[in-house]
Amino acid sequence: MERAEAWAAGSSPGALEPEEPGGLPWFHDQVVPAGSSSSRVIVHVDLDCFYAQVEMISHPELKGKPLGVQQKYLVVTCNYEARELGVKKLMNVRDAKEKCPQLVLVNGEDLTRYREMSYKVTEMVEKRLEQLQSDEPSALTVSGHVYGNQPINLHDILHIRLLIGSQIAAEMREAMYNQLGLTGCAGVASNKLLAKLVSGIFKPNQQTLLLPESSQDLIHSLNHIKEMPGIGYKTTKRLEALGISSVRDLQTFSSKILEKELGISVAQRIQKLSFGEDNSPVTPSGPPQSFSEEDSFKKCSSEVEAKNKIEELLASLLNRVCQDGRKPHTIRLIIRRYSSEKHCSRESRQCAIPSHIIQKLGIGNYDVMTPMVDVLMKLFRNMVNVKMPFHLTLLSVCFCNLKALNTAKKGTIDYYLTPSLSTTSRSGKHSFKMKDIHMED
DNA sequence: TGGGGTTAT
DNA sequence: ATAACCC
Repeated sequence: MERAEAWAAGSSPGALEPEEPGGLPWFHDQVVPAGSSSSRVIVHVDLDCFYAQVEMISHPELKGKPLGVQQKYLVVTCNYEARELGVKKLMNVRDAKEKCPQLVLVNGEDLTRYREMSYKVTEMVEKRLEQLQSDEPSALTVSGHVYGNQPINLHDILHIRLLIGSQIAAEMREAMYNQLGLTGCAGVASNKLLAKLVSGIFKPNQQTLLLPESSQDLIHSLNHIKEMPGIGYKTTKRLEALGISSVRDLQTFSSKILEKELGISVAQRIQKLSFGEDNSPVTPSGPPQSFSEEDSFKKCSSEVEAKNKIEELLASLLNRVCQDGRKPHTIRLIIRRYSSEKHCSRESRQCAIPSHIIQKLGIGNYDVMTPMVDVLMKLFRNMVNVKMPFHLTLLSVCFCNLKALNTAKKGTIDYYLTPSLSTTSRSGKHSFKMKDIHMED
């Protein structure tokens, strides 16, 4: 559910990339020079029930009590006191109250404060990372647990590097607690998959190091392929139809047939995952590529009703985009129609935002509302035949195709000097990157 | 199942 | 524009 996560990757010390222009600092992962065969040390940090932690920081009187965060009729996450009393993530409010009558619920539909805390975590991790370069060497002692209690071989350079990773993870968690009051788990391993899997071995607020020799034990400790990150709902169903349910089933299944069934890309990727192999890079997530606001409800069946809801969503979005500083060039409207089926999919329509509206975006926000709503209602009528009865259960507005602040025109010097407008100006130059913090749940 | 996000096709 | 993935 919700949590923030951070990845650090390194193979050799590298210089830090300067910040993005005009925004918060964002992390990037290390780019390994072509041809070098270096192994990686990945630190995966996983905050415990992030929303619930933020609520307990905002309302200290809630500490120690079983606390759930509610969105509509769901308890989307809860603190560990509540978990001990049987509350699960994404549990129905009714079921949760039944299991745990003392459960305290706070509404978590407005993500603003979670988002703010997430930004603080991002900034903190970045500062910590800069400082790391000048840190004193420390004793060669592992921090936290070692998966399977495997002994560390101090003559093995891979062990040593992972061990240092465990110290970095501990420092990160310490800093997060001291500066922001947040606790979390960490996993240290040689790739993202393994680091993520091992981070959950000792919970809450502990960390675990995985040595390469134990990686097969770790992946075979999964009871089902659906527990493998990267294998989601749909893929699990298709694999089950092929008789594949355990990690070993997937390892030993014919590659040829798997490729025919799932396509070469998915097949090869997930079969590698089943062996604990994952060469996917730590990707710079950078500032968000889109902003959206959504609301779900039992029923919306008139155009006026829809317009009111869209206006609300848009107003919040305009505030957020204004704070971000960049300007969206595309707007999208998403709906979910009522259906009795389980997996009701969404439909969307998008269009370019007219340039005269984009220009007004930074300054007066109310001039922008009316023309923007007009655009959105055109998209709405494109999807929904308003002359016929309809029943919607969700509306969402999304701003995307965000471009950096200025209005540089093609052919001008300014155009070529604006990083986001020219094509690949930044690739390959940075030597140290990190995935940013992102919110979940 | 909420209220978000990302990448691939 | 949709479909898959993540939480």
